[in-house]
Amino acid sequence: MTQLDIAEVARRAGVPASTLRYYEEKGLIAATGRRGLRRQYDPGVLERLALIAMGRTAGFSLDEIAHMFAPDGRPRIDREMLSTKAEELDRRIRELGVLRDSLRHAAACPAPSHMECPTFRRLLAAAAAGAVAVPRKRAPGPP
Amino acid sequence: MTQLDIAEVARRAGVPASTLRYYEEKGLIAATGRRGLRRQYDPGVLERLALIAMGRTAGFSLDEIAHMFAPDGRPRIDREMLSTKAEELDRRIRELGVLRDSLRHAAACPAPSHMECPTFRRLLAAAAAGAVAVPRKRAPGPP
DNA sequence: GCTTGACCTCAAGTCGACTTGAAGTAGCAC
DNA sequence: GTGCTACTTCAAGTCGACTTGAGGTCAAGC
Repeated sequence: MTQLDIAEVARRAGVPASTLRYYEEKGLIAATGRRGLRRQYDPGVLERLALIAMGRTAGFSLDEIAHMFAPDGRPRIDREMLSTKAEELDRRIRELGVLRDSLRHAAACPAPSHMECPTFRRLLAAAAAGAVAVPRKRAPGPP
Repeated sequence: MTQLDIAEVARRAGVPASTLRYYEEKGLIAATGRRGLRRQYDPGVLERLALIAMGRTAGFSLDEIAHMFAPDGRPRIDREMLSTKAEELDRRIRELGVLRDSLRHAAACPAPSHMECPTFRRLLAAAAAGAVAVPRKRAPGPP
């Protein structure tokens, strides 16, 4: 039997066991059985967790990700949705690129105050015009 | 008097009035006075809101942004912090770039199931290895 | 056979950035 | 002076993805 203990899965996937239980509750993963109380998993769960991590990074919610699995557990990913998400990502990437360049400029800018730098002011105008979207904070990483 | 009514500021900045009140509570902006009960703002608040929006997009929290203003209200932005954030953004951008390309590939991939596509599996392995970070959801945009 | 410690369940708490709701008020048009 | 309406305050609620805590259980090692 090649079953993995929850602790082993947690270790290998780099997530806390509480997260695995939470994912199970959400229907994202499933234990194949128990040894005593303890969940046992098929090694395939690691691939699935990777898929989940990827989806999260791409900006999908857990609920959306849950819909990407067919009832039999195989991925059922709508190609059109992927394209859409790819375009979204692309927009976001360009946005962040502009912002990064601006930050770099501001960091190097010799103007005594950032408000006196034309480049900075131009960026600000762009931001005011709604050229930039508002993302949220990152999840807390491992401590 | 060139004072702006809160509704006007909300309209021009593209944020709800409740957000302006919230920002005031957090010390991010300040009304210059009241007309009756209603807050009046100096037009400069728009620039400040743009700065806040920019900071949010760059991934700063409101508290962090609050520290970027000197007591006199002028921006006081640590250049080193800007560089640091620029590098962070850069990393994130590259990460998202890889992900975008992978999504595009997966969308175009002829394999019957994504799991049978070598490229997809390779990406998955990278994700599993922790090559990707987990971002959070976006703020709700304008409806 | 008894302890130990890692797991279990379930409810509740956390975090950040707002939003919502109830109850009140003031400027403006009439 | 009356009403309308858009504002006001303050407390509480929301959302997603988890985490935490209390109290319970069980396989394994001694």
